[in-house]
Amino acid sequence: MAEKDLAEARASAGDGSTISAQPIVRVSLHDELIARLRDLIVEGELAPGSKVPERELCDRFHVSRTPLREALKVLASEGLLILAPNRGATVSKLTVGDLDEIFPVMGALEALSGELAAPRITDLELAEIRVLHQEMVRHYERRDLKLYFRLNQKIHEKIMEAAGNPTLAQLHRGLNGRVRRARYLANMTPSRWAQAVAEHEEILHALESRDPARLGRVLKSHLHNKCETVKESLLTEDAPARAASRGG
Amino acid sequence: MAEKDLAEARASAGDGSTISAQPIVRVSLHDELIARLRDLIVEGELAPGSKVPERELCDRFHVSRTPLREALKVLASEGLLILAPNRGATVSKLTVGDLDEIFPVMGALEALSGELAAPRITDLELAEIRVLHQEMVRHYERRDLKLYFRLNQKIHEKIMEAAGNPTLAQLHRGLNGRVRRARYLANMTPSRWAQAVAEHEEILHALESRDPARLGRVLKSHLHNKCETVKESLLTEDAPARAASRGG
DNA sequence: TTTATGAATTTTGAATACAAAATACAAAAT
DNA sequence: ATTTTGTATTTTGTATTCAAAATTCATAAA
Repeated sequence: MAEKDLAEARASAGDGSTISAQPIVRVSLHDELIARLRDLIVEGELAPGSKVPERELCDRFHVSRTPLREALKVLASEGLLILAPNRGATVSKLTVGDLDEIFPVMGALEALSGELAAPRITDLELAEIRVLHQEMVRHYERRDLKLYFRLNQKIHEKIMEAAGNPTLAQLHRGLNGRVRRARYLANMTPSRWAQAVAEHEEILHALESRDPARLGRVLKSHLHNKCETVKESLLTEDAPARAASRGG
Repeated sequence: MAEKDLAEARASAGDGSTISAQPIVRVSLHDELIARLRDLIVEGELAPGSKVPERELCDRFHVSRTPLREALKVLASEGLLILAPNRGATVSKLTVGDLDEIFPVMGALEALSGELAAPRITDLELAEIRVLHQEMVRHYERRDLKLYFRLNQKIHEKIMEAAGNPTLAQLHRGLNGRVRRARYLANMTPSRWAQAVAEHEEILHALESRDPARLGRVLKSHLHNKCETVKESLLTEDAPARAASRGG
């Protein structure tokens, strides 16, 4: 997927397969590049702490340095990269300190998403989340971390969507991008995992009761616990090879 | 200030006046450019809705298009500019809807800053804020909006600083940058202004009591009120000329 | 008079070029 | 053998160039 040519993406930007009155969606080269690079970082192909190989990426995406560097600047402003003057970009790696910074902020943002979503959410949206939740629980019962994680993220996205605040969603996405990998790599102990699932039940109940304060509170404490899990995992991880091997 | 040459800034980046073991601070051209452009936008020299004159800015800053465009990309990712493919950048203008999006998020962030700052703030920091507060009140008594506004912002910055969470501060700064101009232009009615000052008294008390929940609550409602003020002002403003004339 | 049409100009996006800085590496000195 | 020094190579930052798209403006048609 990631090794597909960007030039193609540019060419097929206006998807001619459907004739409609919808405004033509033109994906600019930048946005596409930024998204691609972000994926590379989140998925760990560009490892935390490693230098970003400018030339290599230019070759890979068949793009010159100019647009690539523009993308790097943007990703740096998001905190995903560190730009050292005259010595290029490196993928920023998360310390425990970073987690202690980021998670409380995400907690505040998610709490707000809950407060906004609770009174606004439609029955349809709620039903969708219920389905996602049940599916997630099934993955939990099979101990399929990867699928569990995916559904988990989807549920939080749905709540965020129901909040109807794109600015909020964007900031949350930005922070989530920074911790996502660490989150995924965090090895949940059985009790932690069970707790997380229980919290998700609680989130669902709070949504169903459409109680803003309650939903906000639950989401915040859910994230707080997640933070603890990730931190523990990061601290224990003297053997990063083990965790990295899971990253496929 | 803004018309100073960027080349100078670059040349004097390494301040040789003090001999110390501190790492040499090198202000990269980009960061400088981004900051400069941001100022231009916030200060209204680049008016909301207007096109960004690329060539002109290149001349002004004695910089080629490449670094300028990199800066534009970053500012666009912050929401200060809108990039339309093949037709350049325009300064994004705030709608009432935008305010309704941004202020609640800022409220959540400021509330968090209060919760974090309350238990952490040192006596020194508190004393500094007290001084700023008193100065602000004096400006209020003289009805000097400009200086009042400046001190007001400074107080909130100080609280944010005391929170000790750079990530939080950065997000807040980003949003604040987007609404700052509208905030400044908002014409405070006498009663609104009095209310704002009263709220600031309350903020100071909450800080002194070092009560996280209380401080968070107060900051949030303070911002909520501010949002209402700005919205009213934006709605009333069918004659934008009047407001613009104040922008000096 | 107003509305199309089409060339000239400007603006934009991206590639290339080039100078400055950093890095790597080999040779010399301790 | 280890450190230092000087040079070659690579990388980085910025300017310039070039093609494509958009805009402007003048002309012609309704």
